[in-house]
Amino acid sequence: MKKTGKSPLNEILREAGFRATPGKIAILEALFKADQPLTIAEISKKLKNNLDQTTLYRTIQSFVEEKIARALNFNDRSIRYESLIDAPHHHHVICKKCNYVEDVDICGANLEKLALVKSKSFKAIESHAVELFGTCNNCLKKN
Amino acid sequence: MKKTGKSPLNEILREAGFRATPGKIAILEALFKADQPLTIAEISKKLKNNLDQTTLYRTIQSFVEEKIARALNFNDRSIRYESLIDAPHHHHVICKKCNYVEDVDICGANLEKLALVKSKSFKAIESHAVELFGTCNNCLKKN
DNA sequence: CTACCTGCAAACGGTTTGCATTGCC
DNA sequence: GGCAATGCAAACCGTTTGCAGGTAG
Repeated sequence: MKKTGKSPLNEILREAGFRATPGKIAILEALFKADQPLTIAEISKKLKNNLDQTTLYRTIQSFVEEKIARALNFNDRSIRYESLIDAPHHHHVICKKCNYVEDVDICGANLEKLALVKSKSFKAIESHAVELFGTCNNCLKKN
Repeated sequence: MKKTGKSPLNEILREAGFRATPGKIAILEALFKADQPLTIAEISKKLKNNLDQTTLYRTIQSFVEEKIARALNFNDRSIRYESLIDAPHHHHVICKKCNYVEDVDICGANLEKLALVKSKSFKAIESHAVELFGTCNNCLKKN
């Protein structure tokens, strides 16, 4: 699924099989502009609660299905979503104190090969997720 | 039947500050014997639903707090728990079809160093999680 | 014009809380 | 005997479903 770096959001929506409604554009824009993955509640807040919760849930779900967004969770209960538009493969560093998330351009692909050697039950490994946990500089200062 | 490298389960419970009640022993045993991380529902089933759900939730939570178990989630909605007793550092390969989980003895620690170089907002990274996704040999056969 | 999208209300299900009772140490 | 642990019932809250009306293409 390739996206040019320049298609406006409504075009991206149509390519993904959606109608470019104000609601869908607003949600996609919120995800796209966000500097880190957002929860449903955070998206809702960014849209000033102008959008019905139901619509939000349904839209996000359809975005994930059509792979213009993806769901993430960092070992807490909340699910976060990030835009996949113009998003190269990357992983995340998460602050244990404040939950700040930074994208990092590192890749654990060689771990896939390593795991194939060690694994008894898998001869096919197709993808991987890596999350790193630490304390962000802001929180380090506060202590 | 697995054996702990040191104390029996009731001793481990007491060391962690708990009373060695039948319920707690049963839950810890279920986690310890399981060959893969379990959801609350799966634990409940293994205990033949003899244990109140409330107790189960509260107990698991206390286990996680006292670090004799840990919570995991593999990008779906369900949270899974695994025993930390005699558990060396490891990661997981998850089958995308059937959710089978295998532990793999690989480590992404060097990714932490790599991320420290690339990151703008972190000078401290303390831990990491790696999940690999593939198709298990059983599911490969079925196709 | 029609199929998709939206909003409202209600249902749903996993999880949590309050409280009285039980039982480990 | 004291305090943690348990079970039950009810509350809680994020999420989903059904349906009627609205809107993009």
